[in-house]
Amino acid sequence: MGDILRRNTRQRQAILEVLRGMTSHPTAAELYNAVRKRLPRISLGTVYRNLEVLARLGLLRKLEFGGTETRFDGDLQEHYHVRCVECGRVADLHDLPFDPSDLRVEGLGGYRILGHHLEYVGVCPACGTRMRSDGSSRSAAPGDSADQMVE
Amino acid sequence: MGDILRRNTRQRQAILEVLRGMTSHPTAAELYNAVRKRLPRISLGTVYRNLEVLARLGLLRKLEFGGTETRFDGDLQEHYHVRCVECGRVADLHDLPFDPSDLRVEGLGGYRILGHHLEYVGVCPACGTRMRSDGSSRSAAPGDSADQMVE
DNA sequence: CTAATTGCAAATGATTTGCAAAATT
DNA sequence: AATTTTGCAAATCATTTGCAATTAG
Repeated sequence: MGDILRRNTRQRQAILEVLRGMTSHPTAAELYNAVRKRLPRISLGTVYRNLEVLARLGLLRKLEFGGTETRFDGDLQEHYHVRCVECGRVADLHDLPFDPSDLRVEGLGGYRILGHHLEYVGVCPACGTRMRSDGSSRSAAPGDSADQMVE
Repeated sequence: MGDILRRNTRQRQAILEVLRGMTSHPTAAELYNAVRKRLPRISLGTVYRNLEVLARLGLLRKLEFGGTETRFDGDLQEHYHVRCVECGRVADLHDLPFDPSDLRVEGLGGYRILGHHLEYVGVCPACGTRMRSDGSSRSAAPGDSADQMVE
């Protein structure tokens, strides 16, 4: 909390680049293994720390839905996901019928749709009143290149 | 997996009843503390095991969204939620504007809406092909009373 | 030079599990 | 009587954190 400037480390760059090169919405561990091919001495802790920072900077997205592990997405465009209850894999849904109860999604990618989750995120009245003193906001410049890493 | 019959234990009944009496979408630990007032010797493990069973039977709903802890909901009616990013509390949204990008939800309960998560859940083509041999389906008779506990 | 960041290892925190005893059908 | 379920404790798993050494700016 209360973060100020960020530095452009090799590991941070690598993590973001590798994530962007993947379409699989990897978990932290999966990403760790992928990045390790480029930076063999990177630690899992560093991956976690950077994923957190990069998410705060808005340079990637955390997918904290079903399943136990958090998954990460380097695609910043607004889009939704389908998660397979069997294998846990997550796929993209770019063309979404906006009525979530409309299961026409059937067709999309051949998934057998079982249901959906829709959750709004916000600040409740009680918390909204309390002074906001931490950095719990989102948003960031998609004009990235991971250069101006300022929060 | 491969579950057959379920028994009606005092702890299972208590857990479901207590959950139904709460509107706060408790975590397993919170529910544990609440149930403990009625059954002081119940264990946290038992609470977890029963929450799992009851969810499988469709007698309650698991809310596995943001945040680290899974929350539980005894309300089986289709409805959505708002989660406060500050305190983690989850509130109900019964009257939902169906276009999730429509932030008119503003008003609802005085939340300051920051965004939303929408995820479809289903079975991917690959998994759909493989023979289905486990009990990974949902659905159940809302005509409950937790009597006919058969899977 | 200074503060942010890393690697490593140990610490957490939520959830799961093995097992013998207790309870349900 | 046969099985499921429980309580307890130990085990897992993902994620976090303390700290001294390293590195970016």
